[in-house]
Amino acid sequence: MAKEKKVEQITDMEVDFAQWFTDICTKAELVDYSGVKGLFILRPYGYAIWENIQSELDRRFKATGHENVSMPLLIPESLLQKEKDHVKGFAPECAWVTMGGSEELQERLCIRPTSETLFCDHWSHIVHSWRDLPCLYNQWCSVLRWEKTTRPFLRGREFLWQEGHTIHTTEQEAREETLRMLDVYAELCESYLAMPVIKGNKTDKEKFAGAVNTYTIECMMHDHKALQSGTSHYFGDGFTRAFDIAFTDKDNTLKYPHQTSWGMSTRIIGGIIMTHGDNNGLVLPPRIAPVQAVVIPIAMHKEGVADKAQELVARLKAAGLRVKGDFSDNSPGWKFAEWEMKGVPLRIEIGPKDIEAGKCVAARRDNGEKCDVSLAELETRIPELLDAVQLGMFDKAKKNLDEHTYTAKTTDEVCEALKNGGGFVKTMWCGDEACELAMKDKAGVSSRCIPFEQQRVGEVCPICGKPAKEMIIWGVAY
RNA sequence: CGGGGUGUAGCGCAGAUGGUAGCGCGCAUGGUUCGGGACCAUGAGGCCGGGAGUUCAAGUCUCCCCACUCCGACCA
Repeated sequence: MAKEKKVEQITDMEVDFAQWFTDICTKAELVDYSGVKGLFILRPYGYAIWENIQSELDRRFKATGHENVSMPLLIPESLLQKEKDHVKGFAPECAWVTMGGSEELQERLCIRPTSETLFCDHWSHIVHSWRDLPCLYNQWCSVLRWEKTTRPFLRGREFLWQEGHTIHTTEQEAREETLRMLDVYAELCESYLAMPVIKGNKTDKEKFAGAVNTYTIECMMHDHKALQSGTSHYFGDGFTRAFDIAFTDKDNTLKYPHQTSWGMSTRIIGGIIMTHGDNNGLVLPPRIAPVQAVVIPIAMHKEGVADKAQELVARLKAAGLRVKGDFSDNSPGWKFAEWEMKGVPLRIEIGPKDIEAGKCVAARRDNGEKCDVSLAELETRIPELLDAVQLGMFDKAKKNLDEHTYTAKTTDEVCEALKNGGGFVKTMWCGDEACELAMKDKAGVSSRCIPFEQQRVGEVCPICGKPAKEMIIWGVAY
């Protein structure tokens, strides 16, 4: 009789969700702790997931006309000071370099928490004419923010990300860019990471320091909390004026370009874990899994088994899949549990009985289903199964999102809806920040976004009772 | 930065009233195994988070640090 729980090392998520998360991060060999709080080591398996996300995103950035650059690590304090809202937002969590060798620096240097100011300073040197625009830049780097409490992937002091920065001749063009890049994130999340998203606008309270508009994609985790999975900002010309990035337009007048920035970080890996993982470990969407299928020989010492398993690995590799064979001397059961913990989407078992029957056994990580696959059809059936896993994972996540999204007309209804297990609540909203704060007070939720897809779920703001402007989504956020 | 928890072998832990460290797993070697975390034998592995103090003697008692972790406030 099969045991219900196969991996002893991982705490059940029902028992302690945070511990479950941390267990997966370490037991699946994604991260290790370093000697400095909030600075994590991405181990090869964890980094490989990031590399796959990175290559998918990079491909899309380039397809939409962007170029990669590399900006300095350090920002002179005077540069950071130039845009007042921006400094106010980031100053509390900046780390500073004050010494060079044994000399104290005449101006202290901030280790970049984000690079808007660096890009703007650079553009002020190189942009003179409408012919120089747009500048469509992106950089892959890490940034540093001195967070108080830290967790692997979800909140590090240093984290890897990409930051796109663009400037355009007109507001319209910049606004289109902002939404275009939000769509890139949304498409990656849904099609590759199997994470359904809600696209929307952040309230003024929640928007990025210095931005005119902040757009977001919000995802729901297993514990029904929200994870902001990507953001895209429209800045207007606030920074470009502050940094004096003036250009001469076609009509020979001096103008300031309109700016955007957008980012996605390794936090998304935390999102993948908390969207798809289960009590046996990580579950990775096939499209970004470093190993899409693992071949496990059964009774490896028996004549021909190891060779046959090697042959399967070679055939699947030749078919373009990311495949690994586990020929270690661990027992098959050990290997099953190990690769489950690491979230490999498909396990392929091949033993003496299979070889005799001209087949192998494929087991899906997402739902545990096993099926026989004829060796003759290997190259067509395995990719089909991977597609099925990918879709199955999305549907499961979508179901979680739908089943824990409620609508409410009063604050009491909001509290009632969140009573067992939390989730997202849609209400109308007057647009007043005071009501946003009051909701946090009364129901313990913050605004996640004002969704692009609006519904009329009432007529008045549930807090103040005044006529409502729009629908907003509330939730507890990571 | 406020509150809680934890630091002893790689990991998980045990070490009464102080006497110079032990168990399980893992690791190494050899052998038997192999369709859901196999077993036997042998072996390696320790500045007991750090620093002061008390004492003939500190993993153990007293102070002070530090790190990790969880819950709040702030953020991707």
